[in-house]
Amino acid sequence: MPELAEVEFFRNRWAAGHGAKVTAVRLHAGKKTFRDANTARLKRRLAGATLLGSETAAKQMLFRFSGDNWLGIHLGMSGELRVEPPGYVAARHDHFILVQKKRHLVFTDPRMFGGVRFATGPQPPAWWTRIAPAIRSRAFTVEAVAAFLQRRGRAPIKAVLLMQERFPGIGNWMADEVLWRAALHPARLAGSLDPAEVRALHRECRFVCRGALKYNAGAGGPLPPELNAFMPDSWLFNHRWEPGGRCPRTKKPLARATIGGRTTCWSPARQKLF
DNA sequence: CCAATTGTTATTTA
DNA sequence: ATAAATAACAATTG
Repeated sequence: MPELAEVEFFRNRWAAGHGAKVTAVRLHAGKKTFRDANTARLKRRLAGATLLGSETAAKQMLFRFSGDNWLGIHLGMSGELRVEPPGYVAARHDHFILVQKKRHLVFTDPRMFGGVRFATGPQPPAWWTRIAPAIRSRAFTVEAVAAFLQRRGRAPIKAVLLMQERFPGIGNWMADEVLWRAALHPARLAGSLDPAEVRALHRECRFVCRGALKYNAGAGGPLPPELNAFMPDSWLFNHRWEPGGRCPRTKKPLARATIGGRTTCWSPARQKLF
């Protein structure tokens, strides 16, 4: 599920445990979830540590603990964070639990494309600090976008928008939303955009990130209802999964096809190839 | 049995 | 050698 806003939504759930000590860590080492973590060390160092705070960047989360301990979580395709009451017993697909006196912090992930990382030290680890500058930051400039599109000039713009090294946090639905707003056909080659189109793309990236966070947008499906209840019908988001869905602006039917290796939804009346 | 799924990475192809 | 396209990962649902 998780793109930018959903990651922030799930991080905020675990914020219930800020300021509280971890009394035990429950996990099954050897699961794919821990392919990038030293679980023995993680358990030893986090048991007894206090969860001090957390933040998100792109699709990743960082949890800071006392004693210079850092926990990273990526939700992959199907990951979620939950808070459960004391005494909770792990269910199927619950891979990682931080036990606190008043609550259990649970990471669940059926497909296990997500994962856990662990690091120690006075500063956040490199896998965190080298995440690309946020789309809403000042470092995300038109010039940087233009240069990146040139470098990836032979790839469809839809595929390029999914590249985290320049568009951190953008996922499948957000990429489609950006292209729809910028009136760009998803199969256009990245290098073919003129300067006005690049400016539109840059502007809509920022707009969609801001809106996604404001509305707490999720990808639909069996998700917490509070996640996507407030998306306005003026967004493509509310129409892209409906059979027979129509473009909110042209009222014409939407199209769907695999572009850049992913299911893509666009409005042919609004987004033209030539 | 078929196809689909919000992400990323390894492998293959051009 | 570089970059783009594809396969793979795992589990579930329709």
